[in-house]
Amino acid sequence: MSDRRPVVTRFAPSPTGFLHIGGARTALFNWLYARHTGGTFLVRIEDTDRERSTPEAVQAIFDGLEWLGLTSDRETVFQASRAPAHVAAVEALLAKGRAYRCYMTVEELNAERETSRAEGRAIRSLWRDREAGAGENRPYTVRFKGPLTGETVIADLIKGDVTLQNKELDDLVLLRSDGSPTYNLAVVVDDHDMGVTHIIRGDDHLNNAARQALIYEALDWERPAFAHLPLIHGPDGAKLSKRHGAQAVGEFADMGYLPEAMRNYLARLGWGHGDDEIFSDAQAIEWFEVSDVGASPARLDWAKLNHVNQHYIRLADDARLAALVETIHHDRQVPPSDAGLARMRAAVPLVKEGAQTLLQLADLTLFVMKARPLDLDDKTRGLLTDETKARLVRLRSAVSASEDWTVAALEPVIRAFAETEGVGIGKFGPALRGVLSGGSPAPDLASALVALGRDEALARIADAVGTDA
RNA sequence: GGUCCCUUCGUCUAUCGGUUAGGACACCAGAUUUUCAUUCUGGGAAGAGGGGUUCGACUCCCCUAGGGACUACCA
Repeated sequence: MSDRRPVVTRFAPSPTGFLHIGGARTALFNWLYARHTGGTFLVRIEDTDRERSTPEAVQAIFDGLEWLGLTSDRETVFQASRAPAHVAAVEALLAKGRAYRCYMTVEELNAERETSRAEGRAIRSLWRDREAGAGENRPYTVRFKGPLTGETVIADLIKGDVTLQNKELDDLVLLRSDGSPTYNLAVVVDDHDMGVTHIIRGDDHLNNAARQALIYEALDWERPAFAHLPLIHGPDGAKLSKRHGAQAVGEFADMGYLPEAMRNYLARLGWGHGDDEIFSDAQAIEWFEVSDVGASPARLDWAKLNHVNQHYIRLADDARLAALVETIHHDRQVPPSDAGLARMRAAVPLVKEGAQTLLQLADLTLFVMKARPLDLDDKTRGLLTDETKARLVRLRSAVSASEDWTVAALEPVIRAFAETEGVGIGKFGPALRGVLSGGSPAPDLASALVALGRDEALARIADAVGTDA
């Protein structure tokens, strides 16, 4: 590996499903490292398995990456399209005597698999040292001719030196009997051709790294640096799966998480910079070092994700939040109206501090979206005794007298009113809130009044107490 | 079965041989409070177990246990 070449990292998912949250973190770390070093971040779609790869999955991965803001610096490479380069590499290996044709049948292979496993050794092909006879025209695969002795050590940036005995490594198939290249060959050729200097990928490839290192060596290619990330587990420590709530980044988007919050949270999972918990992309880029990534698997913690998301919602631009919330209301089929939407936009800054997700922000703005006359909930109806109604009438005129319709102006008016009435705010506050919101969540009284706007607020009170303006 | 990886509060982590083992989230208690929330204050909470090395180990080594990955003509 060289420290001289400009850094090139890559995220190489196989398009057999959505973009997994673990994959998203892998992409993030690749991206952070590329940015940190002023290098290049690439994306490659590993679609050599034509059976399982789908265009929908490719699109889902692109969508996920785009949402996260982690897009390739150059055009995306599709592995399947590079088959000629893969085959050429195999021919070179064949010519060098570092690969051979294997005519074993599936039955023979299965038998060998069983005996080799029983004997505790790697699977071997009997064609390894046998020349194919002239009459041999049965289908064959091309296998890598790996060394039988010695060891291969991977200087992993995260795990440290990992040593594998060569005899444990089987002669992997390079070319299938239909002539198509396999993954382990394709990655090596592609990473080499794309100039990848740092392979940062999931833990599950750690064992493959040794096999791949051997191929680099056989081809006389410079080996890139390896860094194997531990996988993300569910809150219970088991492999992340459907029952943990979500796996796909699209689901996180649907649940109302902001991409910048996801980046911050994901970066913090397995990596840290001292006591810093909340940091900007610029800071993450400045601080990120692959070698600082932890070696042990981390669990997804919803509570912390929520906390981080809440922080970023507070920071987020109100217009952007309002647009996001508008689509949520739309998806929930909340009846839209220009006036309601306008109130919602105005309400966002007033209520956003209490929201951990955009879904919650939608909940918190629902009350302003309602149309008059409101359907009051049972609790509110119960509060509306004649006495309370009369008090609300007086309160209504008190607030309507306020010159400014702002939280700062209305707050003291409400307090003064309670004092004038000789009661605590608790005597009419809940009723007022109910009248204004119809029972939906609402912020403090002054904020609720402001969020609704003068006319709407006064009208809602009038509706409930049966008084005209 | 074999090979490889991992192991600090409930969770994410700091510590890079000498600390009262720090922070964040969560939790508990109290204060504020018109609901929920917010905010503020305080609190409990950890080095898997066992051996070494060392004047001294969370930190280095070994063993055990527990997790995980790989062991495909999948990626």
